[in-house]
Amino acid sequence: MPRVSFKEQVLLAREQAIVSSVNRLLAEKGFDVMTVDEVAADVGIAKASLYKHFTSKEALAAAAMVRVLDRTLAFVATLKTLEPLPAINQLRAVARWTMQVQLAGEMPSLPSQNSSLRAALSSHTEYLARLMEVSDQLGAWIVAAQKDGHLNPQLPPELVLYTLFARACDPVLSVLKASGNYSHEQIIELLLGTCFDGLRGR
Amino acid sequence: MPRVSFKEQVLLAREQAIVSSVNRLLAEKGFDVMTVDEVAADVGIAKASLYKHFTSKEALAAAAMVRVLDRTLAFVATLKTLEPLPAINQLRAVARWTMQVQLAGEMPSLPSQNSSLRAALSSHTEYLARLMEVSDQLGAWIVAAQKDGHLNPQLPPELVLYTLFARACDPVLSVLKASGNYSHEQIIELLLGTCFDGLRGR
DNA sequence: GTCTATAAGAGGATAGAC
DNA sequence: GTCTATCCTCTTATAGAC
Repeated sequence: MPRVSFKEQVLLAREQAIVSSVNRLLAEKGFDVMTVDEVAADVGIAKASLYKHFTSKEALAAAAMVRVLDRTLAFVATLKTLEPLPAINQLRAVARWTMQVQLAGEMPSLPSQNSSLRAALSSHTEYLARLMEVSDQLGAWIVAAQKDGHLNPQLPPELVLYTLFARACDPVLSVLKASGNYSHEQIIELLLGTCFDGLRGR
Repeated sequence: MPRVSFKEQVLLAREQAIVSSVNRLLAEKGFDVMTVDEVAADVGIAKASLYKHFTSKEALAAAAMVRVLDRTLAFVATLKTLEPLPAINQLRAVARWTMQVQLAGEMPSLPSQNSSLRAALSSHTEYLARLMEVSDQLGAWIVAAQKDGHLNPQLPPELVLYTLFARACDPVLSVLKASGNYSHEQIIELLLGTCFDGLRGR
């Protein structure tokens, strides 16, 4: 176990602060509208210093995406250490958690259309590895839930997977939040209902 | 009925060509990535000429949004002239139509996050009027379908409305399209199923 | 109303001193 | 590694001739 010097700890802490700012700004405005100047101002350092830690704006965003995927994997891991629930409940728990993250303004949302970020991420090995890991974990639960009859077995598992991913950045959630007519918990229950009823079929 | 001169017709045709280009580019790359230079090049006129027709990039996008809402209203109107179907079928028909438009690459998608476009649209009366008109039409069908028991009557109608709006720009659709594993018709049937099963509840 | 040319400014990225 | 100052490209928007 290599010792981590004090200086390295300070550096890591700073990088975490940067990623936190990027994460929040990505959730708030999206990649295309977010500017590197804003990030620097939010962190409280000079823009040039940012570029000592991350080589480009895309690298900044990728770091935020990697961190949110790591958070997701950590949550999945804790779910598996608890007493084993039926797969459908595990999936519901993950979906609920992603919605909570989104309501907290901590879910960095990717541009669904073309953007320089898509290209950068598609060759970012750390990002891709985590994305595949999450997909594998959820994919196993999806197949199990279909076998249990809790999810419609006629649906392609990839459709279920993409649908769950999409719920993590569902614009319906932010619209309902903006309306001010519902508590966060009510919003989550409503969307969990429509989402999983739709995937269960009849 | 005022006569429309030949010159005016040419002008209108040109404006329609501009809106068509904007519409396609918005669907392809989104507002933030689309540039006015691209629009001008795509239409085949100088950028300065564009600004004689539309006063800003936001106005260009707003025109595209107005047109797609007009197309929607026209489709809704034809639905109402045909023999009256149950409200749930009318809603399904509208949802199916919006997905077809999206698959055809003709659905201009708004940035869900903050953007100069959101601000511009929120004070664009022509856009707002049409948006309200569409909401009213769909809202009536939603309430009727809930009364018929075809939609879960416990769901707030606005949730149903936003959910249908969101299906018109669902990223799941484009991901399934990109996978190449399904025909357009299969994709639409899959998503119509998960969407309306979810809204019907159990 | 169409064009060429250009203003005006934002934003990503870097130079170079400390 | 942090800063100030700057570069340079891209993008929105307009001036002015025809």
